[in-house]
This record gives sequence, structure tokens and C-alpha cells, in this order.
Amino acid sequence: MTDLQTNPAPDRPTPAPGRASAPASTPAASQAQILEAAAQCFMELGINVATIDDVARRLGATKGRIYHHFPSKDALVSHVRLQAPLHSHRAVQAVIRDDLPPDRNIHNMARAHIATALRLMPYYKVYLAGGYGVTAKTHTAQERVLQADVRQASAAYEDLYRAVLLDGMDQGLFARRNLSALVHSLLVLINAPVIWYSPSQATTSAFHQQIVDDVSDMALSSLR
Amino acid sequence: MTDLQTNPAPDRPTPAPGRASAPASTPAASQAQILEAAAQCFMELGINVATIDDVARRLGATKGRIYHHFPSKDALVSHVRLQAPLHSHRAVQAVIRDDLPPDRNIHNMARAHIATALRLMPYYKVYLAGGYGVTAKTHTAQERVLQADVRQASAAYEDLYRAVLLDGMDQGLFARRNLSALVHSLLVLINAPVIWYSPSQATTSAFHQQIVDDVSDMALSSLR
DNA sequence: GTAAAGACATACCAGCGGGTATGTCTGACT
DNA sequence: AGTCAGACATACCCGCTGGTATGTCTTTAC
Repeated sequence: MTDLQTNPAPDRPTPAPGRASAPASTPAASQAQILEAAAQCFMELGINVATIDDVARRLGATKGRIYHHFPSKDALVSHVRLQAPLHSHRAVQAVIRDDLPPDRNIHNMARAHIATALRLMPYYKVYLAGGYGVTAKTHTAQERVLQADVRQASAAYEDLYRAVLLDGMDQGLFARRNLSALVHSLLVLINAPVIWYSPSQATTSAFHQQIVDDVSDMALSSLR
Repeated sequence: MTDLQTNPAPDRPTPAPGRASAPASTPAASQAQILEAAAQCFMELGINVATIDDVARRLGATKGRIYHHFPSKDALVSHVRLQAPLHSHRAVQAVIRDDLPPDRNIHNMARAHIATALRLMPYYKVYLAGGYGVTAKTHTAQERVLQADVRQASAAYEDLYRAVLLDGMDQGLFARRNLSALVHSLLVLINAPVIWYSPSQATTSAFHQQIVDDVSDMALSSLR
């Protein structure tokens, strides 16, 4: 639901004479705002270079607001990264149809993934940049949990492809290859636009469509 | 923690378990040692988390040695990253043959790249992790030059593929697609093993061969 | 109306880590 | 022998940044 670059929050009815930033309507919306600002900061500056103050400045707020909603910077980073597999999972699962052959399913899945990634690019950039990272030196228990959450969501998302790929190989539609290498390579390929795309292209809609078409075709062809 | 070696008589750093039996290492060899240790530290801990002291500790040395050869941490990082396109360029250019059709050339190029990347994984991990990064906030002039060097080496390497891909499309061997999206996607695909491969597999030779075969086949198929 | 809690802002701390100034040792050259 | 430069080691500085303690204002509950 959280759509980047949109201005979902209508201003509060009480602008409050104090010249502070407009407070979010609901605490959940405030969190979403923070996540969005953090994703863009992390994308532009890098996860480690961007400071909490940078994120707060982009919000027109201060550190207090962020640390009120997230216990640490690592937690914020993990929450941002989580958005990618979560959105992908929802978008891709919606296009899987049991009455379609695996090759057509894969094609549709790739298209859905790429389109979603292009729309929510900052989250995906941060997600892919999270080879890590951050405060990976002090392995606290709390922080391990956050990392595990991201990995679990990623694994759940990958399983969507694993099933279809296995089916397609059994039916002879796809070449027989090492399943692990296959699924990982495929996911890297459909994430490729996130890596090399720089949102400077003016004709977004046209160029985005081009990317969706070309890369999804490549993904499908690579399986044969 | 384990640094109990702070006795008044520090042993000479081990003369590198490499092939060199010469007791005195040349300055160039010392730099290569530093690059190798830095690559492994950056790979394991992350570029920003790993400190100069970490790299020095791995060498059995101190910061003084590193800062004697490299003016800053950013310079060290850039030099490490440079290794990837440099090695790839040499290995891939060696297998290009004008008397072979583009599809066979691409296949051989992909195989050479993947094999090289698997062999020199730390450099490639650091290279790909450099979306950035590091001290990207203070854009000093000196540091801009280093970044430009890496990008230039990468561009030169990419041009190898660009030429072959254009040739193949003209001959009808490859599907016609946006050239920029095509070359970038292809490179991301053959770099995929660097992203998801964790050097814990025991049967390196066999499993490496499997990866080279499968991913290079996928790369070739993706172009049709 | 008042108390409690939520949602921030402000001021401040402390440790980490990049960078530097300086010292020391070794080999090379004359 | 003496000098010099390269190649490090040692000790130290200090800015930056994550985190915290506290205050203030608004909303909600009763």
C-alpha cells in the first residue's frame, strides 16, 4: 500500500502555529513516512554513510521521531530491506495461475517483479545493497533476529519460483540445471534493472515498459 | 581481545605463505598482500564495517604499513575494486576469436568471466558491493578520480560484450533488444554467482564447474 | 478537568575509527 | 663508515555519529 513518491498524507486539519513539520495522521503512517525517507537516503548516500540525522532532516524532523519508532538504526535498515521481498511476494503471487504452463507463469512473474521493483526502486536498492553492512561487527541477538526476518521473507519469496521452475523442468519446458544455481541466477537477473538503472530517464513509462519487456523475455529465454 | 602480541619484540610479519621464497618482499608484493587482505576483510565484514586496523591485523601489521602505500581508505577500496574489471578484461579478451560466431564467443566469454570471478571471489564481492558506500559523503576531488578509474575500467570491459552483442544481433543470432539493458543484464547474470555463492561448498572444483556450465548456458540462452 | 500516555524535539554524551606526526629499523649507495 | 630513503611501528588527536536522558506538547481516557 505504501506507494513511494506519492503524497498520501493530507495535511492535518490543525496546522499548529508552531512551524514544525506536519505530523503524520496515524502512527502507522508516520512509520511509513520514515521508511520511505530512509529508503531514499540509503539509496542516495549508501546505508552506512547516511546518518539518522540525514533521514530526519529529509523528513523535516529530528532523531527523536525516528528513535521513537525504531529502536536502532539496524532495525530501521532491516525494516526498509523487508519491504522488497514483501512487495514482490504479494505482486508475484497474484499473477501465478495454476491453469497456465510454467513458462508462461514464469514470464508473468518476472514481469510483475520487474514492474514492482521499478516502482519501488529505493527499497530494492537498499535490499540488494544489504550484502552488508551496517553494524555487522557487533552481532547482538536482537539484530540477528532482524537479519533472520529479511532472509526468511526472501526465502519464502524464492520458493514461489522454485516450485514453478521444478514443475517446468519436469515437463521438459526448461533445461535441467542445478536448482539452486538456477533460481538464484534467475532472481539476480530480474533484479538486474535495480542494479544498473539510474532514475534519470525522463520517459519513465515508456522506458520502464521497455525494461519490463526485454528483461522478462531474457529471463524466460535463459531457462530454455 | 586476542591481541596479546603486544610484547616489546614484535616478530617480523610472516613472509607470505605464497610461492615467493625470497626473504625480502618487494614493495609491489607488499601492495598486493595488502590488497588481498583488504579484499577478504571487506568481503567478510563489509566495506564500511571493516576498519583499517582490521586489515592491518590480518596482515600481522599496523596501520602504518597500509597508510604508507595508500593515501586513504577510499583509495584502498578503489584499488581493490579495480582488480575485478582488470582481471575480467584480461581473461575474457584472451578467449575472443574473430573466426568464431558471436554466440560461441559470448559463451566462451561468459565461461571465462565466471571462472575468473569464482577464483578471485573477494575482489568481485567487493566490486559488486560498491554500489556505495564508504565515504561517499565528502566528495573530494582525489576520491572522484578513483571512482572514475573504476567506472572507466568497467566501461572498457563492458565494451567487449557490446561489440559482440551488436554483431550477434545484426546476424540474427540474438533477439533485438535495447542494447543498454541487454549488456547490463548479461553482465549482472554472469556476476550472479559472486552474489549468491558462499565459499562453504567442499567440492569446489566440481561445483565450480557446475556453476560455470549452468550459468554460462543461461547467459547464452537469454540472448535468443 | 485531570491524569496518563503517545509523539515527538532538544541537548548532550561517549566511543569508534580515519588520519597524522613522529620514531625506528633495515638495506642501498658512495 | 656514513648518509639517505624506503618501509614500516607507535602514540595520539579529533570529528563524527549512534544512542540516551529529559523536556514539551498534544491527544485520549475516565
